Amino acid sequence: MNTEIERILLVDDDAVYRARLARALHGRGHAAAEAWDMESTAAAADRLDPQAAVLDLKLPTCSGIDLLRMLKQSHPAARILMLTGYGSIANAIEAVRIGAWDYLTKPADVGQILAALTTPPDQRADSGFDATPPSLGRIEWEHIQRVMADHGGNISQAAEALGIHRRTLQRKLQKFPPAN
Amino acid sequence: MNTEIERILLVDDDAVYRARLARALHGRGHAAAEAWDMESTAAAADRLDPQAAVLDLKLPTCSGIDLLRMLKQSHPAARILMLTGYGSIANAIEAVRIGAWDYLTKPADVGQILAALTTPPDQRADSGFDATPPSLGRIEWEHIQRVMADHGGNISQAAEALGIHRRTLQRKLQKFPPAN
DNA sequence: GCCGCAATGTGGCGAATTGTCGCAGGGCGG
DNA sequence: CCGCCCTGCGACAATTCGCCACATTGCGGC
Repeated sequence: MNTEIERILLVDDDAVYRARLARALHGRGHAAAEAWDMESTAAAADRLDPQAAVLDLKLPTCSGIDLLRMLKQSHPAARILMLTGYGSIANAIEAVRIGAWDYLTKPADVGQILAALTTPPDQRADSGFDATPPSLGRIEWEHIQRVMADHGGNISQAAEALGIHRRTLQRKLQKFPPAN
Repeated sequence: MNTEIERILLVDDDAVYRARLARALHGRGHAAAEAWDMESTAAAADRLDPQAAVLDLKLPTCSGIDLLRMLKQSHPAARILMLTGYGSIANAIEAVRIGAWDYLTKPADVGQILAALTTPPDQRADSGFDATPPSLGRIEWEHIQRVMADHGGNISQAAEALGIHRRTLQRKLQKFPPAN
């Protein structure tokens, strides 16, 4: 039951990603507004009166945390979902403490985002805890994916950020996502 | 100012780690009680009436989340700090939502733990966001440390859990923590 | 169009890392 | 004393990595 979430506010500095999300949300019957900084977010929030928002934590001009505070004040009832490149636990905790609905790491697809927004977090909690220790290869793969996403898929930049040679990154990317 | 936290409850299944923490806390003028499961936690909490607690999330007989709920009910004012091997963001969020004070990943030293307990999280928040993408080597090293801690320092088991050869883990461990 | 620029795909090669086997030594319970 | 498990370490082949080089492609400016 898709509760009553219709109007969603998207805030991300990556116009491409934003637009892709917006299109996907439209396709699923949601109305989406886009924003990229403090001002446009405030304006869009006023206009749309959203029931939910998706905020990128790292924006060029301001912090997603600031936006979260602002939105929490102007639209206390809105479910605000935080998005970030490399999720750090400290960030996630701070966001939730301020009042974020939930917290996801990029790359997050529309399905994940909608699922996170529409179902109460405590129910969704698989309560699968520490359980399985991820393999080394898995950790590496996930981190590579995050950094890649964060650099817009630019291999050269990502390689430099990761501290490895571009050629090596290319070779790593050709391999498969490690099973576990 | 070390606020008014004096009596701290430690819950962890690893007796050695627990004892080490307890000693360190005593040395800093705190009173510590130890527990390792639901019953002993309830008993110790009754006896000590702690102002703070440190809970391991992964216990053999029960979940730290359950303990968190219990303690939150019996001692609502206590600051409860969650500890875990490989911190997953989902777990952290759930814990904080239930009422945990903060959330740290093992291996956490006494300094970190006390700092987390004595200073309000939102102040401590360096508001350092995504900022720097950790290097690949760094990620690997941190994950190795966690898995090692989780397996009680057993190289053979850790290597298997990590999906690498024991010999390789040995060699990796001889290297230094990557600069970044 | 043409040029420079940055990014990508690919090949090759020496250096470094990893997988694997083996062996010796150190606790520990029977 | 004897297995059993974990550990440290040597050796060697297989693999991977770092690095250079070159061709190609897309893009913006002249």
